[in-house]
Amino acid sequence: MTLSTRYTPQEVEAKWYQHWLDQDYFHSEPDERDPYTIVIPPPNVTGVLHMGHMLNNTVQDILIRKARLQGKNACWVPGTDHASIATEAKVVRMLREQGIRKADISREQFLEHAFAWKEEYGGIILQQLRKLGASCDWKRTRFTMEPELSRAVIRVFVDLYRKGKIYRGLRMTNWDPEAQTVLSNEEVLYREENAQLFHIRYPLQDDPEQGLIIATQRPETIMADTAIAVHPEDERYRHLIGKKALIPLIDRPIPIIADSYVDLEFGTGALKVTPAHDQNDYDIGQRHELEVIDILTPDGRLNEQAQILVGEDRFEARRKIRKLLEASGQLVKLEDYRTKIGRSERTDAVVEPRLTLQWFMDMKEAAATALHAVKSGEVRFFPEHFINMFESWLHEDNIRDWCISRQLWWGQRIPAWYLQAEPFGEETHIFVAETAEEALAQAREATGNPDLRPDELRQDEDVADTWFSSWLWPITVFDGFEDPTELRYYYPTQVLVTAWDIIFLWVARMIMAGYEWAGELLGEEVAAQKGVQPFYDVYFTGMVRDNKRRKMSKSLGNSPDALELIDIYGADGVRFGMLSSSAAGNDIIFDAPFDPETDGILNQSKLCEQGRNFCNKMWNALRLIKGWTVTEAEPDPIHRLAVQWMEQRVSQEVAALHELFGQYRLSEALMNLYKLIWDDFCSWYLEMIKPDYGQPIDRPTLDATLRLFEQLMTLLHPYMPFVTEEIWHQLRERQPGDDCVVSAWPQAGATQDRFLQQVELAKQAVSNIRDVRNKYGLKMKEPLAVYLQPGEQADALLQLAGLPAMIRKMANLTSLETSPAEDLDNPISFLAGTQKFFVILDQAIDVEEERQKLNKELERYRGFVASVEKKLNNERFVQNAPAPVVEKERKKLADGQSKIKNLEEALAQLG
RNA sequence: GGGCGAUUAGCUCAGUUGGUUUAGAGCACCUGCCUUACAAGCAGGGGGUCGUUGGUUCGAAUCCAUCAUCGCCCA
Repeated sequence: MTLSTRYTPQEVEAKWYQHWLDQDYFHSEPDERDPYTIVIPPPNVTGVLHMGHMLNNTVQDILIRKARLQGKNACWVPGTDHASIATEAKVVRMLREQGIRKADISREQFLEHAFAWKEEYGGIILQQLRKLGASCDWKRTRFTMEPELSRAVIRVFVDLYRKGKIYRGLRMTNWDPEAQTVLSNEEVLYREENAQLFHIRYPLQDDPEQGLIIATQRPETIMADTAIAVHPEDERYRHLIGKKALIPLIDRPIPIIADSYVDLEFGTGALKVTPAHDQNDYDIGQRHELEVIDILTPDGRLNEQAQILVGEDRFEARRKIRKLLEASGQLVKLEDYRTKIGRSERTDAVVEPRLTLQWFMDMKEAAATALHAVKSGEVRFFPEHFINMFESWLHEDNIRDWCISRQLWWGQRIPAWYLQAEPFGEETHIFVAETAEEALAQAREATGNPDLRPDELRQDEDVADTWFSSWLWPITVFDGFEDPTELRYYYPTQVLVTAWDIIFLWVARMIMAGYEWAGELLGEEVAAQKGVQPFYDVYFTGMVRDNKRRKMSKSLGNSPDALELIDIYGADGVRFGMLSSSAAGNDIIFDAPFDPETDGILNQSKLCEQGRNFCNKMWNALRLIKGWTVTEAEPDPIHRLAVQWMEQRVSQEVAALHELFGQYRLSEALMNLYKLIWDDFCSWYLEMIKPDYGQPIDRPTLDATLRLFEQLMTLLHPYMPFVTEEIWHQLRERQPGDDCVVSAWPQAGATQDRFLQQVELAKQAVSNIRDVRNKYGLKMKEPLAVYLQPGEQADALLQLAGLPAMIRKMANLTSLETSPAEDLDNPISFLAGTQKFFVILDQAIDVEEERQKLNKELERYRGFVASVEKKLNNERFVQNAPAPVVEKERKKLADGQSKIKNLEEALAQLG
């Protein structure tokens, strides 16, 4: 059979992915093996695959595939979250295009549309993950709005309410007047924008000739002012404290108060206090028991409280009030300035700080628990330094209660009921229950009215924050609240792989949920044995950035098309590219270039190309081996040596990989494998055993080679699953079920350090001889004679079976013997380790160049020896440094001195 | 303004808890090769004193401090 000289991923990848699915390799059921569980960070159901997903999911796939190869019961649970705001916005837009307004349909009708949308368009990203090779257990795919997961949300809400950990309260929240919902802090984007500072004069009530000037960016809110604050030590205003000023235009008197919050430097040093429309002002208002006057409607217009400009939009009102203030002579100055304005991530509307009735979770206790989990090591962070950020977030001085309600329909409706008789915002009774029936029973009891009808209750209109679903993810994907059987097997999950920007939004909250509920769900015995933390380790991936260090995002258009990259380089190539430069936690500067003409990002990557080339390299190694014919002859000594060496190299790397994976140094582990396969296996091992053209190879060596190749494919499989599976099958005829994806991870065998060193030295000698050839323009085809300086080391090398023959073969030598330099005619010398070699050339050598080369090296070693001597002559070093370190320095000195001696001799010989 | 992180070869990054021959990869670059596995390749080579300035130490890219630049988080 013939194989193409190029590896073609496009043909191979789809085939093997389907094969793995057909064999059901990714599906896990509890059994007697150790579990290795990962739950996917659920992408938005509206999401499409981007670079961040590729990195994140490749890392998870590497970990899960390796665990599978090591015989663990590997289970990677995929799924999506319902992303209430993003999805609702999409559905609203879709309906609008169909001529349907959300306001015109019922909640139930809207949800029908939303679910229909989700069925048709949602979860594309899960299909795309298959292209990447993700070995998720697709039969376990979950969605945060499924009935089971929704029931869990309701259940924990009720549970927390009963425990007194959630409450309803009036708070300053980020209000999106366009979407008419509260936003979390994370959903507000702050950017510098141009604004104007209005300097407005407030006359004193007693003496209108006097007054004070405040500076504000929001003149339309002056009607909501309830005080003017100045710094208690501000000499300019001290005499006014306690007096009253009149709000311009409406002439309502407000007190002048002292508060050290006021910044003496900013504006005029006098601050208008508007508790209803600013967080800091609200805080000041609380301290001074000020009235709260809200002058805005939910959609951002002025209401009756404003007294003037009622019904006007807030920005229109700003324009109009400017005219009014100018007319009344109270606008003193208008100055341009830059300030940070918060806008809604979804609608881009300017966010309005607004007091609203929301549901909150008290975070004090939960935060302390989560912090302890991480500081005690029950949850380990990789890299460790993220503990610092985690701590600063969760510290009791910084932690804020979690606003868990959202004014949306797409999500789990808050299970709280109120009496119809009590108007919105003035409820005195709240009934929190898992069902309407229970709520009714509570209401009947509370009101003492057994005839209370269901329609006399109304349920809270809001839904729970999406994170209030996803914080339960490690439990709910196993239906832990319904039947903890599977939870007891799979929980705690092994490792969470996520980007660090949701360390608080998600990671911290999952830990809180784990400690809140896992204990009782698992039962005492299991909990004590395995722990209640949702995961033992957290691996933080970096952000994927463009070459200008900007985070890659859809809105910036600076992200290459993930699927396009897979088409061009193959999934294996892209996986290699993503991983080869991504240490945990460090951001990745992805190397895709920008088109200088259009400024658009190109779907190109040198790193992915390297991955593709690597596939091709292995493919051609396969072609070489498959082209060999077999003889039953005894193996050549070179072959025995080569096999022994390669086996030990693999053993070394298996041990190294174990260490590296233990510390999640995935990128480094990949580079080790790359070098093991490309350099050691292809460039050295295969060249050592390669028969002359047309000649056969002995069976033991071929068998060993196939075995080694197989082991290498297993080791690389987690990183590059497709090409390794393909080669696995090309290497031998396979029985059904004999697939690389489920092969056995190699065990590290014994290694002999001295033997490995000797081969290393021989390889160095070969490289040096090749260098000499290069310098003197000698073709590889012209054989050379090479001699070793006599000595114990030389004898040992020459006596090692197969080693001299290997050097002769790899460097194309006529002979390799010992000889003193004096007996040789015109030798060129070099050092490999501390062993001196001589190359005999037929042509005259360039004495001057040789001398320069030797002198340069001599200089280097003299400097080296001097620095080591300095160390050893320092008594304090010899006394203080640990013995092995001192010993090592002595060895370095001896080696250096012997090298100097060799070099001096060689120089003397040149004459 | 407070905090976190980064700063190592032209580029992208390692450097395992201060002591593997005065720093390693990969890419790019230079030289020579279409040597019947592979030009998506082969053989070889040059290149950095580890952002700045101080300090701790027998010894620092590695610890501390300062400054600078960049990125992010919070206010």
